[in-house]
Amino acid sequence: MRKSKAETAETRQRIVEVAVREFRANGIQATGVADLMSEAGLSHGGFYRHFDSKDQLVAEACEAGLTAMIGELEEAAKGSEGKDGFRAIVEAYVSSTHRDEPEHGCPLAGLGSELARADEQARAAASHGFDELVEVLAKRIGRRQREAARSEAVFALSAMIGAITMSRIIADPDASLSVLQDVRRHLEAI
Amino acid sequence: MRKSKAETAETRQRIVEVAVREFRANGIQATGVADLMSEAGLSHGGFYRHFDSKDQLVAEACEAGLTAMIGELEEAAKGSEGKDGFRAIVEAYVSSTHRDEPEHGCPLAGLGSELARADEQARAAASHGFDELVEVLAKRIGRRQREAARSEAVFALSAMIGAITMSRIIADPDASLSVLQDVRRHLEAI
DNA sequence: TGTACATCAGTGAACGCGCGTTCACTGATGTAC
DNA sequence: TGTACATCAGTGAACGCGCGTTCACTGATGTAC
Repeated sequence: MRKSKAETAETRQRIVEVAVREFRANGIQATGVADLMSEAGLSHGGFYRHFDSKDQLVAEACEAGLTAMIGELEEAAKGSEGKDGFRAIVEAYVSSTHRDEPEHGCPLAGLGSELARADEQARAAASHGFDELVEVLAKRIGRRQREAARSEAVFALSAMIGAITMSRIIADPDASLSVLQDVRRHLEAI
Repeated sequence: MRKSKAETAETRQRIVEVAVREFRANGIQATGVADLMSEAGLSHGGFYRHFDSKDQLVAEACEAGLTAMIGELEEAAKGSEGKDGFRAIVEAYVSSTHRDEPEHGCPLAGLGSELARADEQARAAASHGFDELVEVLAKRIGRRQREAARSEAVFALSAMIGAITMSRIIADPDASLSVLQDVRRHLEAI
């Protein structure tokens, strides 16, 4: 049953893709290795041909999810310069669409408190992704000092992550939407 | 072995207290009913004399944790009027002490992404606590319009929750502290 | 106020279940000659 | 280029373990008379 190198690489990638989706949708702890493998069309035993542990996959999925997020936000800002790009990113991130589709959303918002207790590698991937997201925002904030722009971006991103997290906790549709609108309005006024 | 009504009430309260601490320290899913009971000095079988399910305890612990948080922030603001009270609360919340002691910290920051997937009661408790925290902040924001103050408080609290969550994920001490400082500075400039 | 009985807090074993991980095995792929 | 053998991706059963929950039981507390 040995597969070719190309097939092996495809399988590995498929497992990571499934993991990115399932972890964000249901949480890390609630998603079992067997769930992921069956979602990828495989039996669970083969998992350890590709990964040393579930923790390793968590770290890779975290990195992949953040890379995808960065791409989507860059895409949302495309065509808009400076401040307008910043606003476009805020509108894309702090949106009810993002809130309602955690499986395609930001891992920092979807897995935040679980990542705070994750192992070194997963936290390193999350930290690196955070830095890159800060940069994506900072370069669209018109500040003379680069550090001032980054600082403002850290503030904005913290509010964005907190807003999505809270909007998912709040069951009442009006109250949940209010949080998104309030945070969006204040960020766009920066 | 039946206990008196007073003892029964004390036991129940002790279980909730242990739960508030352990859930915030280790997460909801990672904390077992047996862990909690043994931490409270009991065997696990007796749990269901006090609660219908673990979910019910999660909701009660969430409520208790948020009530405690509100008390601590009011305490931090005591003696400071208006804006100064707001700043005192921000300094207490967005602090390395809060970051390093999740077991005594805000459930929204410590359990955010887990609460987003929790059941109706837990999310209702979290939502209510969020509202109260917003009010704690809003009444210290000098705005003519009550709604404008609340909106600003929602924004501030989102940033505070996001900041503590991220500062716990980031392992590098300097980078972690930077997030807290950046968010604190921008909130105090509001 | 005293007695008889019902209630129920807490114990500890057991339930069924799912978890992450390991393992013997299969057979197609990769490699060395 | 062809052949012989080593490698290893994937399977499916099994490992040990811990989970939330249930249950029969004990004996002190609460209650009804």
